[in-house]
Amino acid sequence: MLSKKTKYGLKALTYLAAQKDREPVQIAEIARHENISQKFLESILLTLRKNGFLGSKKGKGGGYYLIKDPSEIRMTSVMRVLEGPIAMVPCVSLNFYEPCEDCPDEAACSVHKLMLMVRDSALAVYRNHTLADFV
Amino acid sequence: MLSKKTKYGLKALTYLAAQKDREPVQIAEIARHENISQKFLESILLTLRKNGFLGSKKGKGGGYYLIKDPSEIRMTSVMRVLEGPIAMVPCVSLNFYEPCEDCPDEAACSVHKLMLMVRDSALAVYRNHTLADFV
DNA sequence: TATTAATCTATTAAAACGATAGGAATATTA
DNA sequence: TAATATTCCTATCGTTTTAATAGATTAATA
Repeated sequence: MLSKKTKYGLKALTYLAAQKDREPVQIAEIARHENISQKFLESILLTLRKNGFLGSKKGKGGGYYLIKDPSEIRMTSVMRVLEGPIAMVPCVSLNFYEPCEDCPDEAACSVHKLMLMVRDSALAVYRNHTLADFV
Repeated sequence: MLSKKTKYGLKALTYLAAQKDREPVQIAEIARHENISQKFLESILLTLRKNGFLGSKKGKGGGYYLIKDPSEIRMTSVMRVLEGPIAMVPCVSLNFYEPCEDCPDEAACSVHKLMLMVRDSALAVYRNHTLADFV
């Protein structure tokens, strides 16, 4: 299952990408518009900022804004930051690889073989789409 | 993340599919061979039996055995039984569809659009592979 | 200085996960 | 028929993750 964190984060990014300009938008406005718990959204936007997707401004007239062009924001990076590894098992993960300690032979493991194909197919989707495709 | 239930279940199915004949194999043997907690594996094999993948026999010489040819067992059905919906959000699920109550317009929702593509790509992999591909 | 809005830290409630325990039911063998 | 082997069933438990909430702090603006 996709976590609500990812779901909300993606919706927020899309909302920001749909703005005419890159002026700050308040958390409250995004939360209201997208039916998201404001406090929860706060923490999500924070991690998006810390990972280089968003800029922020405090005080009156403050808020969050996209720091890059939507067409520069690949779904791969969005998913990795919000949801974590794209692979469903660590032994087929590109960015978070870990061997299974219970599995003597990766190449012979059915789980490994299947999940490798699934990872590749998901990766193809994420790589081929940016935020711009969803505004 | 793939659940251990699915991981173990798929390994067990593969182990059974690799048998020369379709004689019953004991839980203990599968557990030992695949490094799986026997008690946990018990419950997994039970659900696989209840869902028409396996047959079982009690008492001495008993165990579990495949009830169909490995080439007849699609990964779609294995995944749905063990892991649940293939879609990452209910609003793009074929077999477990549910609308999001927070989302006024599915067709306009970025999460919906992205996850629809991801589901299709995963589905393509699962549909095109059977247990026979992993023995 | 007052107000606004992001930032940070901590806590909590509920759900899911992975595993374990113990006995009941059933089939085989002697 | 008795003993043994094995699946079957139910219940429980501890841990982790998830989603959300609360409250105090910091920074920018007017």
